[in-house]
Amino acid sequence: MFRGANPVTLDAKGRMAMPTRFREQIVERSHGRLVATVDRGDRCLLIYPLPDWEIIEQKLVKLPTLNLAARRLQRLMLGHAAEIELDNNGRVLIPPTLREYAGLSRSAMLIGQGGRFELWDTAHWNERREHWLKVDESDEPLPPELESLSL
Amino acid sequence: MFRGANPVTLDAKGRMAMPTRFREQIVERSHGRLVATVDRGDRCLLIYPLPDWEIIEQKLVKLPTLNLAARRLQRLMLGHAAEIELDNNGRVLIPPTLREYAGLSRSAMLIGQGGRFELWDTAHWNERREHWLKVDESDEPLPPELESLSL
DNA sequence: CCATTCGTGGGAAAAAGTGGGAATTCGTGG
DNA sequence: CCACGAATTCCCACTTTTTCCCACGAATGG
Repeated sequence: MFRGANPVTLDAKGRMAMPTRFREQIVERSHGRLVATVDRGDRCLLIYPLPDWEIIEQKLVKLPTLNLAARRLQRLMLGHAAEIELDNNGRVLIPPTLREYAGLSRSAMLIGQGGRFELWDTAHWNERREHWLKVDESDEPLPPELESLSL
Repeated sequence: MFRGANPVTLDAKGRMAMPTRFREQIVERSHGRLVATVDRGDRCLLIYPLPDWEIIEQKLVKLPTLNLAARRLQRLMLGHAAEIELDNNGRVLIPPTLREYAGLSRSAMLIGQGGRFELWDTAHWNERREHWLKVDESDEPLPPELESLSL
């Protein structure tokens, strides 16, 4: 399980050092092979261990070809998926296309989200976080499936 | 499985270098033989390994001749299908007719979509992508086959 | 305070992308 | 049917990008 918000830096070549505490787990699960793609909705990247991504991929390719919403999802997620691999120094190279999409500059946030990571530009992450806090402060009623959660 | 968004360039002769990571897979699957045709709906090209295209072709020719929508599909897809082949440098030549259809200039995007590729003019691709992101933001109800997807 | 680990940058070797020229084939017209 | 011109295909070589590796400096923990 990946947890926590980790500040990371992308160097001039677009390489990101994976925090050490995750490395062993990643190597064990997928020999260091990961897949990065875009998040529909927010301008951030999703990073999965390869085996977990492959399950998602199977679901995606099976969607009906003539359905427009399905096609959009395929083009966004499959269409942007890139296999990335831990190098000898425990870094991964984020391809330029994805870096641009998420507006990644030097300073980024790697967010553990259970089975996957999210990668955000730091400024963008802070901005969005403030936004979520505001929304929740405003006492909007929660949808029923959340109302009953016990945290 | 083909995935990812790959920036490619068409040279003055209309040749496109297939990104190396796909070449081995393509040679293995179809000896480097591909088929390009037009996408109904979007101004982009679809590129299939020959064996996979042949299956689609079979389905197309079997469609009822008197059905207008079927007839349209046949004329668009079959009518524009062109066999293209990897040359010694791993490039394919995109025929002028297809280049025009998709508005392909020098800068293009090759999008992996599982069993096939899509080839877009870069500007057009970016424009359409922004559009899809907007549509998805607007919280339209998703069709039932997507509602339950857990990604 | 020292030793070890981790993060970061940069350089060299290899591979991939790109352009252009020559040869061959195809189509056209005499 | 032959000759000419145009277009296509094949091949070679250059340039750029990518990948791999090493080394330095900072941070961490004993």
